[in-house]
Amino acid sequence: MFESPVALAEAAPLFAALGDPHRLALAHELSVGGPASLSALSASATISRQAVSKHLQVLALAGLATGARQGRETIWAFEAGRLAEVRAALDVISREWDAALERLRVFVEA
Amino acid sequence: MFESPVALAEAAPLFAALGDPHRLALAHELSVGGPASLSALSASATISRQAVSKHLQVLALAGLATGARQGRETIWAFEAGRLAEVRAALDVISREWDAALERLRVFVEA
DNA sequence: AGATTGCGCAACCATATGGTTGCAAATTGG
DNA sequence: CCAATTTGCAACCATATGGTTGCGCAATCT
Repeated sequence: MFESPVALAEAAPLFAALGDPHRLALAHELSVGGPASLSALSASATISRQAVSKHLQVLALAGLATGARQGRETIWAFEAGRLAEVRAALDVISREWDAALERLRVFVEA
Repeated sequence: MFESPVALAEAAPLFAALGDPHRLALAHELSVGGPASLSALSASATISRQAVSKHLQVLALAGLATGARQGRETIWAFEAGRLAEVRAALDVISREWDAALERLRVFVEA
Protein backbone atom coordinates (compact mmCIF):
# COMPACT_ATOMS: atom_id res chain seq x y z
CA MET A 1 0.00 0.00 0.00
CA PHE A 2 1.70 3.20 1.16
CA GLU A 3 5.43 3.15 0.65
CA SER A 4 6.91 4.08 3.98
CA PRO A 5 7.79 7.78 4.07
CA VAL A 6 10.75 7.31 6.36
CA ALA A 7 13.00 9.60 4.36
CA LEU A 8 10.29 12.23 4.42
CA ALA A 9 10.05 12.24 8.18
CA GLU A 10 13.77 12.76 8.35
CA ALA A 11 13.44 15.78 6.10
CA ALA A 12 11.10 17.57 8.51
CA PRO A 13 13.92 19.10 10.57
CA LEU A 14 15.35 20.57 7.39
CA PHE A 15 12.08 22.29 6.58
CA ALA A 16 11.79 23.42 10.16
CA ALA A 17 15.25 24.96 10.03
CA LEU A 18 14.24 26.98 6.99
CA GLY A 19 10.89 27.86 8.51
CA ASP A 20 12.01 31.04 10.15
CA PRO A 21 12.34 34.38 8.33
CA HIS A 22 15.65 35.24 9.95
CA ARG A 23 17.16 31.84 9.24
CA LEU A 24 15.91 31.93 5.69
CA ALA A 25 17.49 35.36 5.30
CA LEU A 26 20.74 34.05 6.74
CA ALA A 27 20.76 31.11 4.38
CA HIS A 28 20.08 33.49 1.54
CA GLU A 29 22.80 35.89 2.56
CA LEU A 30 25.37 33.13 2.97
CA SER A 31 24.35 31.73 -0.38
CA VAL A 32 24.72 35.07 -2.12
CA GLY A 33 27.70 36.54 -0.34
CA GLY A 34 29.62 33.44 0.60
CA PRO A 35 31.09 32.67 4.01
CA ALA A 36 30.91 35.43 6.57
CA SER A 37 31.66 36.06 10.20
CA LEU A 38 29.01 36.27 12.87
CA SER A 39 29.44 39.99 13.35
CA ALA A 40 29.23 40.59 9.61
CA LEU A 41 26.00 38.62 9.47
CA SER A 42 24.67 40.40 12.52
CA ALA A 43 25.34 43.77 10.95
CA SER A 44 22.59 43.29 8.39
CA ALA A 45 20.09 41.84 10.83
CA THR A 46 17.57 43.53 13.04
CA ILE A 47 18.05 41.17 15.97
CA SER A 48 20.91 40.90 18.41
CA ARG A 49 24.17 39.18 17.68
CA GLN A 50 23.34 36.37 20.07
CA ALA A 51 20.04 35.79 18.39
CA VAL A 52 21.83 35.50 15.05
CA SER A 53 24.28 33.10 16.64
CA LYS A 54 21.43 30.93 17.88
CA HIS A 55 19.84 30.85 14.45
CA LEU A 56 23.14 29.88 12.86
CA GLN A 57 23.46 27.04 15.31
CA VAL A 58 20.00 25.85 14.41
CA LEU A 59 21.01 25.87 10.76
CA ALA A 60 24.19 24.01 11.70
CA LEU A 61 22.22 21.40 13.63
CA ALA A 62 20.17 20.79 10.49
CA GLY A 63 23.37 20.53 8.47
CA LEU A 64 22.52 23.60 6.42
CA ALA A 65 25.47 25.65 7.64
CA THR A 66 28.83 25.10 9.25
CA GLY A 67 30.81 27.41 11.46
CA ALA A 68 34.56 27.27 11.94
CA ARG A 69 36.50 29.37 14.37
CA GLN A 70 39.26 31.28 12.66
CA GLY A 71 41.23 33.41 15.03
CA ARG A 72 38.79 35.40 17.08
CA GLU A 73 35.95 35.18 14.64
CA THR A 74 33.78 32.33 13.50
CA ILE A 75 33.28 31.99 9.79
CA TRP A 76 29.92 30.60 8.75
CA ALA A 77 29.32 28.92 5.44
CA PHE A 78 26.23 27.65 3.70
CA GLU A 79 25.95 23.93 2.95
CA ALA A 80 24.31 23.80 -0.42
CA GLY A 81 24.41 20.03 -0.52
CA ARG A 82 21.74 19.80 2.14
CA LEU A 83 19.44 21.88 0.00
CA ALA A 84 19.36 19.01 -2.45
CA GLU A 85 17.84 16.82 0.23
CA VAL A 86 15.11 19.35 0.86
CA ARG A 87 14.46 19.42 -2.84
CA ALA A 88 14.35 15.63 -2.92
CA ALA A 89 11.74 15.59 -0.20
CA LEU A 90 9.61 17.99 -2.19
CA ASP A 91 10.05 15.82 -5.24
CA VAL A 92 8.72 12.81 -3.38
CA ILE A 93 5.51 14.62 -2.60
CA SER A 94 4.98 16.30 -5.93
CA ARG A 95 5.81 13.18 -7.92
CA GLU A 96 3.31 11.16 -5.97
CA TRP A 97 0.83 13.92 -6.44
CA ASP A 98 1.33 13.68 -10.18
CA ALA A 99 1.01 9.91 -10.04
CA ALA A 100 -2.27 10.22 -8.17
CA LEU A 101 -3.56 12.63 -10.80
CA GLU A 102 -2.52 10.23 -13.51
CA ARG A 103 -4.32 7.34 -11.85
CA LEU A 104 -7.41 9.52 -11.62
CA ARG A 105 -7.15 10.42 -15.30
CA VAL A 106 -6.88 6.79 -16.31
CA PHE A 107 -9.82 5.91 -14.12
CA VAL A 108 -11.99 8.66 -15.58
CA GLU A 109 -11.11 7.79 -19.16
CA ALA A 110 -11.65 4.07 -18.69
CA MET B 1 23.55 45.60 -2.70
CA PHE B 2 21.65 42.56 -1.72
CA GLU B 3 18.47 42.29 -3.72
CA SER B 4 15.72 42.34 -1.16
CA PRO B 5 14.61 38.79 -0.32
CA VAL B 6 11.03 39.76 0.37
CA ALA B 7 9.58 36.78 -1.44
CA LEU B 8 11.88 34.53 0.55
CA ALA B 9 10.70 35.87 3.88
CA GLU B 10 7.15 35.18 2.79
CA ALA B 11 8.09 31.60 2.05
CA ALA B 12 9.22 30.95 5.60
CA PRO B 13 5.72 30.02 6.87
CA LEU B 14 5.49 27.43 4.10
CA PHE B 15 8.71 25.78 5.24
CA ALA B 16 7.56 26.01 8.81
CA ALA B 17 4.29 24.29 7.96
CA LEU B 18 6.22 21.40 6.42
CA GLY B 19 8.70 21.37 9.26
CA ASP B 20 6.82 18.88 11.40
CA PRO B 21 6.96 15.10 10.90
CA HIS B 22 3.23 14.64 11.34
CA ARG B 23 2.34 17.45 8.98
CA LEU B 24 4.83 16.21 6.43
CA ALA B 25 3.27 12.76 6.70
CA LEU B 26 -0.19 14.25 6.26
CA ALA B 27 0.89 16.16 3.19
CA HIS B 28 2.41 12.99 1.85
CA GLU B 29 -0.66 10.91 2.55
CA LEU B 30 -3.00 13.45 0.98
CA SER B 31 -0.71 13.65 -2.00
CA VAL B 32 -0.62 9.89 -2.48
CA GLY B 33 -4.15 8.95 -1.56
CA GLY B 34 -6.05 12.03 -2.56
CA PRO B 35 -8.63 13.86 -0.44
CA ALA B 36 -9.62 12.18 2.79
CA SER B 37 -11.72 12.84 5.86
CA LEU B 38 -10.27 13.79 9.20
CA SER B 39 -11.11 10.45 10.77
CA ALA B 40 -9.58 8.58 7.87
CA LEU B 41 -6.39 10.59 8.25
CA SER B 42 -6.43 10.11 11.99
CA ALA B 43 -6.71 6.35 11.58
CA SER B 44 -3.18 6.11 10.24
CA ALA B 45 -1.68 8.50 12.75
CA THR B 46 -0.31 7.86 16.19
CA ILE B 47 -1.67 11.07 17.69
CA SER B 48 -5.22 11.98 18.61
CA ARG B 49 -7.85 13.10 16.15
CA GLN B 50 -7.78 16.63 17.55
CA ALA B 51 -4.02 16.79 17.14
CA VAL B 52 -4.40 15.76 13.50
CA SER B 53 -7.08 18.40 13.12
CA LYS B 54 -4.76 21.05 14.48
CA HIS B 55 -2.00 20.02 12.10
CA LEU B 56 -4.38 20.15 9.16
CA GLN B 57 -5.40 23.64 10.14
CA VAL B 58 -1.76 24.67 10.25
CA LEU B 59 -1.35 23.29 6.74
CA ALA B 60 -4.51 25.13 5.71
CA LEU B 61 -3.22 28.39 7.17
CA ALA B 62 -0.13 28.00 5.02
CA GLY B 63 -2.32 27.29 2.01
CA LEU B 64 -0.98 23.76 1.64
CA ALA B 65 -4.32 22.07 2.32
CA THR B 66 -7.98 22.91 2.25
CA GLY B 67 -10.80 21.40 4.24
CA ALA B 68 -14.44 21.44 3.20
CA ARG B 69 -17.29 20.20 5.29
CA GLN B 70 -19.33 17.62 3.47
CA GLY B 71 -22.20 16.31 5.49
CA ARG B 72 -20.87 15.34 8.85
CA GLU B 73 -17.31 14.89 7.76
CA THR B 74 -14.64 17.32 6.61
CA ILE B 75 -12.78 16.37 3.48
CA TRP B 76 -9.19 17.54 3.36
CA ALA B 77 -7.28 17.98 0.13
CA PHE B 78 -3.69 18.77 -0.64
CA GLU B 79 -2.88 21.98 -2.50
CA ALA B 80 -0.07 21.02 -4.81
CA GLY B 81 0.12 24.50 -6.27
CA ARG B 82 1.60 25.86 -3.07
CA LEU B 83 4.38 23.34 -3.33
CA ALA B 84 5.59 25.16 -6.40
CA GLU B 85 6.14 28.25 -4.29
CA VAL B 86 8.24 26.31 -1.85
CA ARG B 87 10.24 24.99 -4.74
CA ALA B 88 10.62 28.51 -6.12
CA ALA B 89 12.01 29.69 -2.81
CA LEU B 90 14.56 26.89 -2.87
CA ASP B 91 15.46 27.82 -6.41
CA VAL B 92 16.21 31.38 -5.36
CA ILE B 93 18.75 30.18 -2.85
CA SER B 94 20.37 27.47 -4.91
CA ARG B 95 20.56 29.61 -8.04
CA GLU B 96 22.29 32.36 -6.15
CA TRP B 97 24.57 29.77 -4.65
CA ASP B 98 25.53 28.64 -8.13
CA ALA B 99 26.05 32.23 -9.20
CA ALA B 100 28.36 32.81 -6.26
CA LEU B 101 30.34 29.71 -7.16
CA GLU B 102 30.62 30.90 -10.72
CA ARG B 103 31.89 34.31 -9.63
CA LEU B 104 34.46 32.55 -7.51
CA ARG B 105 35.52 30.36 -10.42
CA VAL B 106 35.96 33.36 -12.69
CA PHE B 107 37.93 35.15 -10.02
CA VAL B 108 40.25 32.21 -9.47
CA GLU B 109 40.84 31.64 -13.16
CA ALA B 110 41.46 35.30 -13.92
C1' DA C 1 -36.94 8.79 17.73
C1' DG C 2 -32.75 7.23 19.38
C1' DA C 3 -28.11 5.78 18.95
C1' DT C 4 -23.81 6.45 16.54
C1' DT C 5 -20.48 8.78 13.94
C1' DG C 6 -17.57 12.78 12.82
C1' DC C 7 -16.08 17.27 14.12
C1' DG C 8 -15.19 21.46 16.36
C1' DC C 9 -14.41 24.20 20.45
C1' DA C 10 -12.32 25.24 24.78
C1' DA C 11 -9.42 24.51 28.60
C1' DC C 12 -5.36 23.04 30.05
C1' DC C 13 -0.47 21.43 30.37
C1' DA C 14 4.49 20.75 29.33
C1' DT C 15 8.01 21.96 26.64
C1' DA C 16 10.23 24.32 22.74
C1' DT C 17 11.32 28.56 20.63
C1' DG C 18 12.94 33.18 19.91
C1' DG C 19 14.54 36.89 22.07
C1' DT C 20 17.03 39.63 25.54
C1' DT C 21 20.91 41.02 28.87
C1' DG C 22 25.19 40.42 31.31
C1' DC C 23 29.62 38.63 31.70
C1' DA C 24 33.92 36.10 30.86
C1' DA C 25 37.40 34.51 27.63
C1' DA C 26 40.34 34.60 23.65
C1' DT C 27 42.43 37.01 19.77
C1' DT C 28 44.22 40.99 17.59
C1' DG C 29 45.87 45.91 16.99
C1' DG C 30 48.45 49.98 18.82
C1' DC D 1 51.18 45.64 27.93
C1' DC D 2 46.69 47.55 27.30
C1' DA D 3 42.60 48.30 24.76
C1' DA D 4 39.31 46.91 21.54
C1' DT D 5 36.89 43.13 18.84
C1' DT D 6 34.57 39.01 18.53
C1' DT D 7 32.63 35.33 20.32
C1' DG D 8 30.54 31.98 23.53
C1' DC D 9 28.03 30.79 27.69
C1' DA D 10 24.40 31.20 31.03
C1' DA D 11 20.35 32.97 32.99
C1' DC D 12 16.14 34.59 32.19
C1' DC D 13 11.59 35.83 30.09
C1' DA D 14 7.41 35.73 27.13
C1' DT D 15 5.08 33.42 23.91
C1' DA D 16 4.28 29.68 20.55
C1' DT D 17 3.76 24.92 19.81
C1' DG D 18 2.18 20.27 20.19
C1' DG D 19 -0.30 17.46 22.75
C1' DT D 20 -4.10 15.91 25.73
C1' DT D 21 -9.03 15.55 27.65
C1' DG D 22 -13.85 16.69 28.00
C1' DC D 23 -17.93 18.29 26.06
C1' DG D 24 -21.42 19.65 22.81
C1' DC D 25 -23.48 19.74 18.26
C1' DA D 26 -24.80 18.42 13.71
C1' DA D 27 -25.45 14.68 10.49
C1' DT D 28 -26.47 9.95 9.47
C1' DC D 29 -28.07 5.24 10.13
C1' DT D 30 -31.52 1.80 11.97
